[in-house]
Amino acid sequence: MQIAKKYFTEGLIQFTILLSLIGVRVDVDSYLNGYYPPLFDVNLGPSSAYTQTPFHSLRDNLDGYSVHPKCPELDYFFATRRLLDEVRTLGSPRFPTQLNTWLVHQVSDSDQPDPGDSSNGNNRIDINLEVGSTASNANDEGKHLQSSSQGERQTTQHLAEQGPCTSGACQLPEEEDDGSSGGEERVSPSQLAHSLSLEQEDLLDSNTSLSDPAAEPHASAVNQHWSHFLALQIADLDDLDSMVSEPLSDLSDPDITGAISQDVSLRDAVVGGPQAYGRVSQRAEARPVTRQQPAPLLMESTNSSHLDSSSGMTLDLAGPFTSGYNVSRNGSSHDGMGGCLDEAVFDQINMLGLGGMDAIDSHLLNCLESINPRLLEDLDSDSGLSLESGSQGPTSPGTSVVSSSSSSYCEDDRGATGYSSEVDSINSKGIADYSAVWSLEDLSDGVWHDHSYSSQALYHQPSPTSFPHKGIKEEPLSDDEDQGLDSRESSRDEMRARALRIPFTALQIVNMPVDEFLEVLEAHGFSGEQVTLLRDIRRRGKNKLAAQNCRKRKLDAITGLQEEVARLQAQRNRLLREKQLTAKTMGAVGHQIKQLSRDVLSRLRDDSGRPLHPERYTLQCGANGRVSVQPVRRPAVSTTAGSKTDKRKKDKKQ
DNA sequence: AGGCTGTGTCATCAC
DNA sequence: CGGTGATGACACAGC
Repeated sequence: MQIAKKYFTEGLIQFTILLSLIGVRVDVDSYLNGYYPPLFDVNLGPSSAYTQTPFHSLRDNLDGYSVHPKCPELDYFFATRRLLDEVRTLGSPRFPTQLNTWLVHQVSDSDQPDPGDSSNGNNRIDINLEVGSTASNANDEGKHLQSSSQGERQTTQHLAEQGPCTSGACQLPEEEDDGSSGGEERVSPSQLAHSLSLEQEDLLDSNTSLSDPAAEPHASAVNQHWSHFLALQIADLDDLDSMVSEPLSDLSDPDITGAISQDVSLRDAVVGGPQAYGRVSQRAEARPVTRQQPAPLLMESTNSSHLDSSSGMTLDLAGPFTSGYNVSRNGSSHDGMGGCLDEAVFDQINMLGLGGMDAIDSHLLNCLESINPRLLEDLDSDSGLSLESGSQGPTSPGTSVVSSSSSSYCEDDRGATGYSSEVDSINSKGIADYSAVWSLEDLSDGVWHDHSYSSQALYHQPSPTSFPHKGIKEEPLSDDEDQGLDSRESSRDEMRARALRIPFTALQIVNMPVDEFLEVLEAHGFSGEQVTLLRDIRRRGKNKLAAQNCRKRKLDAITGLQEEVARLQAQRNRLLREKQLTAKTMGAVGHQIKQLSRDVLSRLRDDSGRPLHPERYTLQCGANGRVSVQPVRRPAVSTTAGSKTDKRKKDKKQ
């Protein structure tokens, strides 16, 4: 059993090294003490491997999130904000630990603790300790980061020392004692986190089974070994502190502090900077860097370590971090500084419990992208219905734009698919009786197949040059389906209008503002039937657009609800797993305490020198930490007595 | 032939 | 009070 314990301990050390390398805190002190299995890390909350998965999966995505092509409504935006706040208020309950993070890697004895020369040091053992970090709430982000930044720093530095993991590339670091450099296998962070979480569970199971009292002597030996081991490496730890603090002190740029306290920066990044996510990998080339002055830190903090290195964003964006202290980028040790902040940011983000940030981010980013000022300048807010509407802007098909008016959608690609091609059908039929009014430009409108009522240019500026979106609008018209449907559907009102010799297209009737429409009704001296038809055409056209908008909103709402359901289900599963692990932990701890109590009581003697019977005495731990031996109150006797007294009381009452 | 989906239209309500 | 947007309900066409 002791041999098994030894092998298990060694395996645990190696496993913990891996966990430390990816920033997962593992408590080994309790395990090494021999009585408490290393199960507390499962309750570290969002910082555990479980909650790293969502964010890493975000980084796995090139776009940084699963793009939802439709723009959500503003209330959904606020709903996501509310959900985010709720998640934040959940906090991250923790058990107090003494050794939250430790890292071991060998550095050559001959090497000096030079941070810049860590690339060739592989024989010394450095320990990183995070003592007393018992932050129990995500609101203590700043303090916790301050206390844990060293651990993150060293972890990231070590990541940087792994060579291929420069700038925090998302690769599983190879084991130190392995020595084989050929085993570099790209593992996605989400998979890694998931596998590690599973390994944690397995570890818990195995450790629970191995917590045999017979192995306690060996555990105490291991404890001594580790105590000696840690004591020997305190000096190295101090070196590490100085080594890290120097570059950090050089980073006097206020942006650094802003990046460290990224609890707010994250929000800003989400709300104010859609480029701060993975999308920057695609947009960075198109957007000038000068537009993103505050962005680099955010971008670096969210992308640098785990973005695909092919994007090249890491090196560019880590400038503010690395420029201050990075002497040699090839050394990679200083790159770990940017990476360490990066990892800290990741840790903070994960502590926020942003498991559902993918959905939130996608909607927020869609919203923000839609509120792009340039687009707002191009697009009118009136659902593309009014004459002021310039909704033919070169927006991609399927793009929804949040408008400033009550009608929050502007569909330039599918709006009112009935009338434009009607003109085409007119042309084919050779009906051009109103050539004076239905000019060639009007006919050309049909050629462009503008499926939108919102094309004000059709009405105001019939010149072909006034349709910059002509090419874009061609695409939806290439659909034979729509064309046929449009021709049939639109011909109804158009033919009625022609029959009544109304010199306007339905498109014009619908798009002209109400004042102008009233002027037209008055100026042309239409008959009652014509006026009725004009009003009907206008009403039906607008209602058609409204119906399309309404349906699209409905689809958006359904999609958003489905995403929220999926997110909540994932959250529920995660919480259930954590609950199970917590119960398992509590059971193991209770078992250990019981064994410990028996062991202690068996060694104690009463006044007459006889050993205390474990069944008759128990250990009570007071609030001041003092442990006292108290006799066990016999529940059976007390209950029977209590039942008797209760009966007596009842009898007295009766 | 029947179900599903997309679209247009009408009626109604609210602003 | 009229115009307009939003939306449920219905009809119809296409698959």
